[in-house]
Amino acid sequence: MDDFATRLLAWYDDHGRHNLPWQRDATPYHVWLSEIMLQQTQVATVIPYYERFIESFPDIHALAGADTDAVLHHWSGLGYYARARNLHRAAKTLVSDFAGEFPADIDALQALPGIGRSTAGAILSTALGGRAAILDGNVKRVLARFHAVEGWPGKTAVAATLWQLAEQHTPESRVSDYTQAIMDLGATLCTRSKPDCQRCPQAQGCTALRLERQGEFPGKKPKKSIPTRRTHFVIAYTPKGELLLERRPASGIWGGLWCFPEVQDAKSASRYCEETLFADVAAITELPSLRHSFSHYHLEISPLLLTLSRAPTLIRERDELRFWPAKESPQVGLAAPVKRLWQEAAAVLTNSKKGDK
DNA sequence: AAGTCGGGGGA
DNA sequence: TCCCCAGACTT
Repeated sequence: MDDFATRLLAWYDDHGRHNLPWQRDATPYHVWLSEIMLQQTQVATVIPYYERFIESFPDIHALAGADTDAVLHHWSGLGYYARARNLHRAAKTLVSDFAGEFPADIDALQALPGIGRSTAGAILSTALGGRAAILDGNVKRVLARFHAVEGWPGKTAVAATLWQLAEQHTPESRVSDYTQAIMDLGATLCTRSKPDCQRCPQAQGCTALRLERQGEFPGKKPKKSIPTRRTHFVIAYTPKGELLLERRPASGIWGGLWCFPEVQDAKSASRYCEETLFADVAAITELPSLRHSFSHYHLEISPLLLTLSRAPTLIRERDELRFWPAKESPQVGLAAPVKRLWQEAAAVLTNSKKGDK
């Protein structure tokens, strides 16, 4: 075991995080779920989602047998919904092909959807007693600073260097603790801004600290300007007090989630109701538009509340087009702005109903 | 190698 | 506003 791992483990025993929800009973299922939820997502954000998910799907059999809509419902607001779809697929595979047990093999783990090299390493080392390196955002930052690795980790060559260092430092014993420890170090001391080098167990050997260049590692991602796209949401309200949602295709943004139908402009919103729903529009209310930002573009959403004068009769009960009672948002996958709009629309409708009386 | 895929916290 | 977070997958 090298000095890096020795110092890290000593620090971890006293200062590491030992009470995260998925550490209390670190089964492969718990660790797997947490690792998927934690991809590109901060710990504090994940915790309530994790608790609710485990409560509804306590084990892999419950997850494998669940409806996709129920799984996506529990993921609503967390983002990167392909993670939930892949999680569900992997659960089905694990139950059908592996008797519900996780293979203690890095390649077999990586063959499951949603599990890449780092997540496979985390599951193997943390929950299955194996030895494998991980390389998440925390580890990249710690290693890039300690070894003064120049360049943005998104570059293949930089990532390869970091992976090699990660493998090199991973000890033969206490692998589980080491894996958790290096993530804890990155999350609590070796943070993105204002790292607490005074308390760091690796201060002695850290090259970035010696050069006083902590802020330069890891190298920054080259920034690109992102476009703004505009869309209108059709919020169709029936006399029965229902709102219409449309299931989005499995691929693309908000894949598999339910959303208000999208149209180009206000005129096509009425046409949509007449031609697709075979319904007459009694009133149109423009709700305040909202701006929703993704990593690669901004979306300007203009919501249009269309009150239908009679029930849309000719809609076949299509799987991808359904009405739901406006009272409470449905138990399916809803993107964050859709969930927000649902509540706003429901509030507007409640108030206007009161006003009528 | 570059693009796609969310949403929120922190500065 | 900007950056990035316990990344994986597609093109």
